[in-house]
Amino acid sequence: MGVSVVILALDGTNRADARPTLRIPLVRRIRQPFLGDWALPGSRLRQGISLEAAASDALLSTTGLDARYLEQLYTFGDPGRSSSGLPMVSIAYWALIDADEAQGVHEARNVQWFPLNALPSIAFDHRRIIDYALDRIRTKIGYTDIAARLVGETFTLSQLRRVYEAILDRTLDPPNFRRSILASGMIKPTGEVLARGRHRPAALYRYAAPGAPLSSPSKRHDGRRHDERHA
Amino acid sequence: MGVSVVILALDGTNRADARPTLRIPLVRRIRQPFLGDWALPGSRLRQGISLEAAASDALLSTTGLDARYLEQLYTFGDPGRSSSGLPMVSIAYWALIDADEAQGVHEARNVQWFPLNALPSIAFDHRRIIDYALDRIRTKIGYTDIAARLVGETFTLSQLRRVYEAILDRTLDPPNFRRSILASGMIKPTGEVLARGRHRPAALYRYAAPGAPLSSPSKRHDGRRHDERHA
DNA sequence: TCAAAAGTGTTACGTGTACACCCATGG
DNA sequence: CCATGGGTGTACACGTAACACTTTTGA
Repeated sequence: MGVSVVILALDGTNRADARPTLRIPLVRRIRQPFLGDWALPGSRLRQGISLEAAASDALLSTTGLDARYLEQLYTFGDPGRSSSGLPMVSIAYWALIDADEAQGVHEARNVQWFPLNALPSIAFDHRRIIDYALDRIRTKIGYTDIAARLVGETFTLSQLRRVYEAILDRTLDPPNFRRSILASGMIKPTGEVLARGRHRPAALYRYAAPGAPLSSPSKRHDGRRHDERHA
Repeated sequence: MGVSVVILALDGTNRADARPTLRIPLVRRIRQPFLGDWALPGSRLRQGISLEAAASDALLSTTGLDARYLEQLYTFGDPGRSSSGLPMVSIAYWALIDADEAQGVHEARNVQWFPLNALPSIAFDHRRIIDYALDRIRTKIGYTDIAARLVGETFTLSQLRRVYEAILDRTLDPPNFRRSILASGMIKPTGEVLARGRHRPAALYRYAAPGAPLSSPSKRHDGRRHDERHA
């Protein structure tokens, strides 16, 4: 009866010139089953602690950081094993953190970081959970402002684009990215610019309403009126 | 530590002339908290029973039926209340059944059926769970063959369309529905027709591969070749 | 012959994507 | 003056929705 957390760490959001990368911390199993394999960080449930708080605990003790985003994924039950007459239940969360926050990266005991394209032998069915988490964030970044948690107060469009590119693991067309993100209404220009090299300075933006609105329902409705005159 | 189930019952799939309706069974609370309100059917977790089996149990004892479709939704934890030193955890599932299977509708103790547009006062946060389940099925019917579980072995396109309309709660354009469902490759014609009134008989279809494939990657690719002459 | 559902064809429009091109800057 | 990323314009493929139209039946 506990929680497991897929911790997706975006590394390199401070260095504004290159694409950040996604990495993930895993814990080496020190007992059977799956001894020696790598498992998701987790924590036991305790009285008075919410599920989400338990996930945050696991995150904090593994990385020393707080989540920029935390969301429940799925619950796994194993009817066989038990320690209390009940099935063994594990609730999986996924979290997004900004790895640049950590300086001395808090290399906890038995914890090691892996890039997503070079994962080791994974214990239990945790590999499926990781893939599920990746699906989720990649879908969700398309229609939410998760990325807001990973950029600074203000940012250029290429900084933001590189965050998207890291999460989606592919390059995005800068002109098209600009248009689609601006059309979503999620961000608005600050009016200031940022000079960062021997080229034209980039306009700075900020998220319109941090954590919420994407586009108002009325706006969305307007966007769908392409008939009415046919009547 | 138990499961709750949002049971979505499609009623009227046999009567081929009218649109079926979605209804939902709820259980009246006979103790505090929320005494007198209506809650989702549920069941306790027991040793040796999987989460999904527990959900099936709740479904069977409430409706007397087996699920045509069953899927986990979300897990809720309440850090306060407890009976075992652990937080109280409830795993929500949603199920789809064919209400027409039940003749003497098994009116179990304290169970009552409600149409979705006239729900009573709901206990706990079960209202949110119901809405979440509705979102899920409406999204999922767009890219899976859930509907296959709700029509007979063979069916006409208008029978299938009415199932979609009931779940989506809106009318669909028959010509467009025909094209999109056929293009998906999920169903194929049987070659037979069904005469059902003073109008042209409808062709009968069946699901291509019950429960699985939507459309093979190669097939889907073929289906998208309607250009090439522009080159 | 007529109402009604089955089924076909066509058009308008939005969206995603590729890519040509101009702009502004620092070296 | 030129390489570089910032930023604009545009064209096309494709999917979706609206709707006019033809077909086939039973009454």
